[in-house]
Order: sequence, then C-alpha cells, then structure tokens
Amino acid sequence: MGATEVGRIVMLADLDYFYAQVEERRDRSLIGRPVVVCVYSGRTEESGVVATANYSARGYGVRSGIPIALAKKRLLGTEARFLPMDHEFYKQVSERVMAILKRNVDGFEQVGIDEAYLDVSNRVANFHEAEKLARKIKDEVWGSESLTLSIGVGPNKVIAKIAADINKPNGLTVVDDEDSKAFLSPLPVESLVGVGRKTAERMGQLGIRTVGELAAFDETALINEFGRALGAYFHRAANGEDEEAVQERGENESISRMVTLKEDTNDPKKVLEAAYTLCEDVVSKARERGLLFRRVGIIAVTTDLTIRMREKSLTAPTDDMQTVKRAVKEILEKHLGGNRQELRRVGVHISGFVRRMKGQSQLTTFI
DNA sequence: CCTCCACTCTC
DNA sequence: CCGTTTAGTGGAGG
Repeated sequence: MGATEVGRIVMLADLDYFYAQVEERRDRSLIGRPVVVCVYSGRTEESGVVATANYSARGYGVRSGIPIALAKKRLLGTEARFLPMDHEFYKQVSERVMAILKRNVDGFEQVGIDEAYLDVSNRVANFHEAEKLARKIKDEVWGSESLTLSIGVGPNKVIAKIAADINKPNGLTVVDDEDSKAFLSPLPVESLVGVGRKTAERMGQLGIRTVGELAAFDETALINEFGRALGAYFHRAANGEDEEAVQERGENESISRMVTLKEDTNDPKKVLEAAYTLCEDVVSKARERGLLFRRVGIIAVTTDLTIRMREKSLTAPTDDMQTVKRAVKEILEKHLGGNRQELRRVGVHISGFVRRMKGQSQLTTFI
C-alpha cells in the first residue's frame, strides 16, 4: 500500500451452502435435485434439524434449523436426498480451501468452517485489483476443489461481510470506500453481524428498520439500549466504520458437547449416564490439547426447549475425569432437584483453560 | 474484582 | 414437527 493510503482492503470469502455443496461434489448424482444435510438427534428415525440445504431445496422453503420432518413434508414428491452430516469430511475439505485462501493474502482470519476474512491491503493497490485477486481466488478454489464461494470486498470487515452476503451463491461484490454509506443505508438492520431476530425486534421498537436509520440514531441512546460495547459497535458499523483487524484466531476458549436424550426425563440416573459420556469426550479433547481447566458446567434443555446453563469453578485447574464427573453430578443433581421439568437434551461444558506445564500434575499442589 | 448465568448469535 | 458448538456481552450479586 502506498504511504499516502490509509484505507484497508478486506475480503470475506464464504463457501456456498457448504455442507450440501461438498456432498454434491462427492456424489455428482445429487446435482440438480434438492439436497438436505441433516443433524439427526437419534431419538426417532427422522427427528433432528436441517444443517444446510442446497439452493434447489431452499426453493421449497427448506432452511437451516427447521425440523427434518418439516423439510420432508415440503419436499414431498421431489427427488430430494437427505444426508447425515459428515463433519470430519467437511473439515478436511475446509482445510484445503483455507490453505488456498491463506497463500493469496497477508492477513487471514477463519470464522467457522466455511468463512474467512482476508486482508489484502499490502497485496493490491486498489479495489479494482482486489476484484481481480478475488476472481483469481475463486478460480483456484474451483480449479482444485470444484467448489464455489462468494466473496465480498470492502474497506473493512463489516462491509466485506455484507457485500459477500448480498450476492450468492458464486458471487463477487465490491464496495469501495465512497460507496459504503449508500450501499449500507437501504439494507435491513439484520444485515449487520450481531443483529439477529431479537435485536432487530428491539430496534424495530425504536423505529429503526434500516441500517440508514440506525446510522442516524443517537449513539448515546443506542448505548443506553444495548450496552456500551454493542451500542457503540452498532453506531460505527451502521456508518460503515469498522477498525477491527483481520487477525488469526487463537485456540478455542471452551469445549462443550451436547446430546439429545433417548426420551425426556428428569431421572438423575439416566441424565447422568448421558452426561458422563460427554465428560469423557470433553476431557479427552482437553487432554489432546494439553489443557487443564478451571470451570465445569452443564447445559440442560427442557421439554419446552428452554436452555439453562449451570457451571462452577474448581479450586484448582484439572483434567482429572473423576473430578469432572463429580462436579457434573453435583451440578446436575442440584439442578434436577430444584426443577420438576423434564430434560430433552443435556450438555457438558469446560472452560477457564490453563496450559499444562511440563511436569505439572493435574493435582495441583496447594501452597 | 470474581462468579454465575441469561441471552444472543453462528454454522 | 426441533441440533451442535463456540464466543461475547452484560446484569446481579458476592
């Protein structure tokens, strides 16, 4: 970048309908028909939800998060295929694609399995060159993986993300500095990262429906309504301002596992049996990474699908299975005891990581 | 300041 | 009709 330039050029690359597209790639017979990748809960033959659907299926109203049974109803009479998630495989494909992205940029920040922010400020002189680079990246990914992606190019992460969303699949949208405000202004507030259904509703109460209206709203009032960090972020983002750096993310700061129980219950024995399996999972994950942890918690989803979390801090960092199981038992019994509601799902969560030093035992010595 | 936990969001 | 995983903010209360 020239010394006079102050602006950045940031991209957001987003693999299109990722899981379903990967399935289309490995089985060409899927192409041209609705494809629905499912998370089966194991409770009954088809209980579970849709993880991702291809655009053919989306045409029938099939979206992420809807029950599989509902998706089947909507796709009745079509040649639709329903496939179980194959997370390991998607992860391998993702890693190969991310490697391609990485070698084309200076700054890289992966967000989830199918998205990454790319900082190309030092690699291209202007937005026109950035567009050419984006095209090259798309060609490379297509050439070696036969996958399409959508890329948004902008002066910062907020704009790049929205630009990528605006035109998919297989899109490429460039929004340069001068166009930012005009680009953002008419969009619904939900276009901004961090504004979901609930927040959009609250903004609606304030008479804010578009990003332009949000940009014009008093910042102090936003801070009052949404808190210091969020309020200030909404104000800046709506005005097209965002200084967030493109930065590689560190290690995860928590590990959790969750399962759907065979049947709704509040029998501690049944819930604990499931929870103990989850303990084994999370503890071995932590050990693989050489981590001790200070907090253990449970997640309980009741019959009416409300979610509760309970956690406690341990007196010392550990990765000892018995300690974890005891903690989980204690928290769970306390919760089930004071709660008549039956559970549908249960989860175990650990956090407060401390890297295990060489020679450090999991039984920390008290001084 | 720390702990707990609700809430929101994302893939 | 109903999953999974992780991050982050912020309020309440110690």
